[in-house]
Amino acid sequence: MPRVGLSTAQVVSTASALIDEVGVDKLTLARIAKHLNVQLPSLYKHISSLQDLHERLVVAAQHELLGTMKNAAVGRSGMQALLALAASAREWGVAHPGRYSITLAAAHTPGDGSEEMLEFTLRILESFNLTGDDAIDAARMLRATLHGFISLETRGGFGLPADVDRSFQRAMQGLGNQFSAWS
Amino acid sequence: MPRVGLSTAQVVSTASALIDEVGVDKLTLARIAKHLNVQLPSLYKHISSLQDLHERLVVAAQHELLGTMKNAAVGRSGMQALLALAASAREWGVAHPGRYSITLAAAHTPGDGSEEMLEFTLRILESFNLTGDDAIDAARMLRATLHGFISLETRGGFGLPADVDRSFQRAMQGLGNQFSAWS
DNA sequence: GCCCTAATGCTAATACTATTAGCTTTTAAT
DNA sequence: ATTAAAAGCTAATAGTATTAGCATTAGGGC
Repeated sequence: MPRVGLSTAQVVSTASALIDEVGVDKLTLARIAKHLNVQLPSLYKHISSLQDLHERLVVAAQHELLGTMKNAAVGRSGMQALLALAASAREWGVAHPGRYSITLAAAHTPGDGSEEMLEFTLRILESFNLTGDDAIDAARMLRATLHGFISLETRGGFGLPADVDRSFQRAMQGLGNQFSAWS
Repeated sequence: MPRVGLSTAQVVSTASALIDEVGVDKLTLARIAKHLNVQLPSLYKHISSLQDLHERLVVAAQHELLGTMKNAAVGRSGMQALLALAASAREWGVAHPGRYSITLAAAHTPGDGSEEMLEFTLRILESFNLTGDDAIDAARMLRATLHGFISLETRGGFGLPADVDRSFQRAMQGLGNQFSAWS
């Protein structure tokens, strides 16, 4: 039996691809194993349990999303940064609905990207001259609006197909205007 | 064996309670059956499958949430209606995290509450003098912000406990202000 | 080049899950 | 009272995650 040379990273990677295809609730070890041409129990040499795999998926997805947003925001500030980061997050979420759906992990697992996300968001808001409690309020509103929009879109919550792009653009523009005038 | 007098409504009801306690992913037919003092296969006399039960749970949760919001908005308009509906939705979501988490169903199942939700939202926005495409954009932004906020809160997305009430109030107030000045 | 060790992938077994079939008993309507 | 439908049961099946134990392979030190 020729050894295939598996690794934890490979298992996480194919699992990530699978949840985008079949949905996170239909991710099964058998499916992953078949994709990797391996027997199911062999996966346990690289992950300790399904929950372990889930946690790894969450952390990976969070960092992918965060990296995408940071990339989009580099070299920009204020409204330009906000619009760029928002568009990139939405684009990534739509392209990877399964991965996106797990970016809000319940428990703070080790390696969690939520603190980094908060720092990043606050940094962006600094360019709106927002600090302290004002910045926290703004960060929460930004994250809520962005996450809510992407969630609704990827889960088919927008019944009418009426120009979702325009609705998104308008929402983010409005958000930025508010931040600019945040007394 | 004394018959216990089960019904579909009872099964859905206890399942609803259970997903708030243990989480929707840990809802199991065995758990429901034990709660109802019944053997597991007996449930199939009232539901046709686990997926069937899930669809019923979604519809029930959607209507509970919608009813709560409508109740809060009755007799109010404009900003007052918005703040009341938003607060009631958040309160219900925090009190019923499992139920809330399924209110965004992927497929439009029969009896779905999403159309009714859209009509309700548009009615509220009429009192902001918003109609047509403007109203659709506003409805999407309202739903996104509200859903995003409740999702983040119920899933522990707000690391800092710094006065979430105030952040919410401020977000909703800002939303209403935008709707009032929506050119 | 060889040997030992650790890691890799396997088969087999276990305890859970949902689901179906078939039976018995109860309920309710005629 | 009789009958027919429905309710709940036990038993069986296929699929799930997980563990134990075995064989083989790969790599490092001599």
